[in-house]
Amino acid sequence: MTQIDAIQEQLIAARRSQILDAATKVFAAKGFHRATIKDVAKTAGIADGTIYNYFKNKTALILGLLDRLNETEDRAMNFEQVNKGDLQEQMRSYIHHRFEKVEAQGFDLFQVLISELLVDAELRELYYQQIIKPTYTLAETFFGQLTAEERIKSMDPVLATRIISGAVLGLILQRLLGDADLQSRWNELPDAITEIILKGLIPGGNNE
Amino acid sequence: MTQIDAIQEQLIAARRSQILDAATKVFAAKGFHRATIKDVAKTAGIADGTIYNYFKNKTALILGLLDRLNETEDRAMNFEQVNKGDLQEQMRSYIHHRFEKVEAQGFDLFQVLISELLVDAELRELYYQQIIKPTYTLAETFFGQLTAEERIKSMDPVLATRIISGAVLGLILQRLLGDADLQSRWNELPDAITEIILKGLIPGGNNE
Amino acid sequence: MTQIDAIQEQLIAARRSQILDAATKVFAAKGFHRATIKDVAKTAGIADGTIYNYFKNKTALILGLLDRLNETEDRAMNFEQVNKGDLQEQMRSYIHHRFEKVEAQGFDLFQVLISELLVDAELRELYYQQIIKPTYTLAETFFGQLTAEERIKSMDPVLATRIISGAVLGLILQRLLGDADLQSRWNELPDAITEIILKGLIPGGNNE
Amino acid sequence: MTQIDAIQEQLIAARRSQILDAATKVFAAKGFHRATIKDVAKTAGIADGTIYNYFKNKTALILGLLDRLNETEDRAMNFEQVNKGDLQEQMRSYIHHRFEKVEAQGFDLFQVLISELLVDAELRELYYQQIIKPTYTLAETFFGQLTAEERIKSMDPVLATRIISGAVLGLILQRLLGDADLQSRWNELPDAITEIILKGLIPGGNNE
DNA sequence: TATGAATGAGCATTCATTCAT
DNA sequence: CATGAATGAATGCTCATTCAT
Repeated sequence: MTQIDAIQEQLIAARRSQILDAATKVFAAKGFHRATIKDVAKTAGIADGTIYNYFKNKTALILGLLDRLNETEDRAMNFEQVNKGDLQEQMRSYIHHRFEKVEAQGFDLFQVLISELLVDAELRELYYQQIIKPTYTLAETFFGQLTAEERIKSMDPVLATRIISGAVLGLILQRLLGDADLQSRWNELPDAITEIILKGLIPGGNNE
Repeated sequence: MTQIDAIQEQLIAARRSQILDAATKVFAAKGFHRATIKDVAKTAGIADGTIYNYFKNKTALILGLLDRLNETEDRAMNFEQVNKGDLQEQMRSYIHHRFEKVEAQGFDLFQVLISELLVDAELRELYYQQIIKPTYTLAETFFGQLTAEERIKSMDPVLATRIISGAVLGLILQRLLGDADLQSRWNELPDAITEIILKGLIPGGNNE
Repeated sequence: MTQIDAIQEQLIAARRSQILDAATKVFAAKGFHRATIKDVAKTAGIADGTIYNYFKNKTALILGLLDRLNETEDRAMNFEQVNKGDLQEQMRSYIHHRFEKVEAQGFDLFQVLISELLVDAELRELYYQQIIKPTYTLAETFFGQLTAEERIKSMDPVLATRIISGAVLGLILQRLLGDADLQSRWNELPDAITEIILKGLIPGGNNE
Repeated sequence: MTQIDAIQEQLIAARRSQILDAATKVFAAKGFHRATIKDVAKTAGIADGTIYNYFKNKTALILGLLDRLNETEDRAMNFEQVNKGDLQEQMRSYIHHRFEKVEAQGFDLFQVLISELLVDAELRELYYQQIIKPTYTLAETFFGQLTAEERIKSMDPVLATRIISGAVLGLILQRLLGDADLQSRWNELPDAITEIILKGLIPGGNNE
């Protein structure tokens, strides 16, 4: 029984995943509202009705995407290791990590999610509580600690968090909005951002 | 004749504006696709059909919003005055300027536009050509010049432009996604960003 | 007063005529239902609303067309002169007369009217009472008389009337349905029909 | 597989037929444009949306009617047997055949089609190419042959075809326009037409 | 479970008609 | 009278959802 149940569960998970993959692709291409369930079903290679065996309704597909994002989100980021290693290396690794995360999930996913989040207050709240808030809290602690140890300038950790997250987010958004340069030179960005954030644009003291 | 025509034109412009205001409000609240023409009409205090006397179809409302944004967009930004005045002041003023622009247009507008841009390739292209590209070109020239004069560190102007625009954009996006702290402390941001961008987080040489 | 009234009436009649001309043109091109009042107004060179000063509603335009047809319809056709002249000449002249009538009114008009008559029972009834019935009655008398005088074969005048009218009507319809040959050789038809109707296709006795 | 596919196909054909039947009825009663999809659906006993599973749009219903007409149209008409049998018998049989065809299809169908053909140039062209032209070509050959063999008077086959087809068509049209006599005495017509066409109205030589 | 035909609520859009100017 | 902007009822069509097979 448990055997069979386990297999069952895996089958269900696989089917859900198959559907969500199709949904991501289709939603990114046409937008959530322009995309039809038929589109998703066709892309997933199944019948329309089958989707409703795995998701309550069309909106639940977006929630499903959010859930998947939530599952793979590792909040670890080893902020604990803050003391070890040098700051620049840590920051670079953090930014790298953020970028990789996004790339691993696929830009498509963010395109879909951000578009819908901007427009659906309920979803936005969910996203905020599940994804953004925990990340922020962690990051604020991190910056707070750095400030306390005077390893970075005295700065409000709340604002610092927003500004740094925002820098990453802003680049993603610009890329999603079609910037060709960002697409072709995406790999150069983590280092460039780290450099600016840590040392600023003004030449002088902070050079290595 | 010209008298009457002029008045006519003003009436038409006023009506269009009235409709676009309503559209912005409604689209921001429910999203472009969930919002109905009836919603917009009701909010504007007119009949459904009247909207079609001023806009070809629902999509044209979004284009109308884009046009309005385009009209009010001042690309001047006095990059020409780059030589005069001190760099920090200029950067602060630039960032301020960007923020004010957004606030003047209303966050609603960006919420609607970004959401739809992410999902409508055609609109995206239009936006890119009309708004983003000219802005980028100007900014790239600006940063190129600063670099040449060694007033800022040697940095690729293309990436610098994206990173700085991205920082602003990322904050707007986080605010649109519901961040309460950003809403309440919005005024502190221009200075904070300027500080980080110019001098970096690491304490030391770049202090005033 | 009477002077002015008379002028008024003429102006009104002229305007009505102008509108009906436009209506005929537009209805023939796009069909009654696909054509809009705006189309008609534009073609007539007036404003939409003006039409409603002369016609109660869109349907009244069709009735107006019918009325005009009715006014110009001369039922005379001098069936009374039946005795004088030779039969063949009379028949040829009758057919000619029918053809000319249609041409004078314009094929457009019939295109519009027939299309709408087929589909609007009320209009059909009106048309039948006002135009068809009187014509039939006259023709039936005519054929009855000819039969009584044994100038034509013994034949039911009701059927004879339908068959001969039908021959003309059928040709008009085929032409309206786009037959290029009928358009280019329209002038040959009256004689050809007369020949067949009077003498038949079989060679022999009825030759001149 | 083929089994199931065949059944599927039959179900689809049946549904299409059911819808077209309803459409014919409704269109004939109210006219194509005044009739709504809801009307057709209700008459067919199905939901509005179902119609769109079988026809692309409302216009496609008319095309569907045309197709059905085209399928059942037998162009055979045994013109080949022209040599055998006597002319009068053949002509009578031809006319009969035409009449039966129309009756089998139902007058409703022609009412709808003719009305819309008169007003839709595209449809008219389609109808001309698919139905009228082939029929004409055949008939012209037929009359050409008869003329060559001197079994009928020397006459242009193109005109002869139009006149004879027109006679039939004209009667149908008059009937559709509400002529009560034609409705009650429809059966007498084939013989009456044949008589006139072959022998003419003038008494004398061509009698049997 | 999977299917996909059927459903019908919902919406963008059109256009005849009205009426203030 | 002429105008044409405003109106809103009417309708074609879409598509999320259901359910019999």
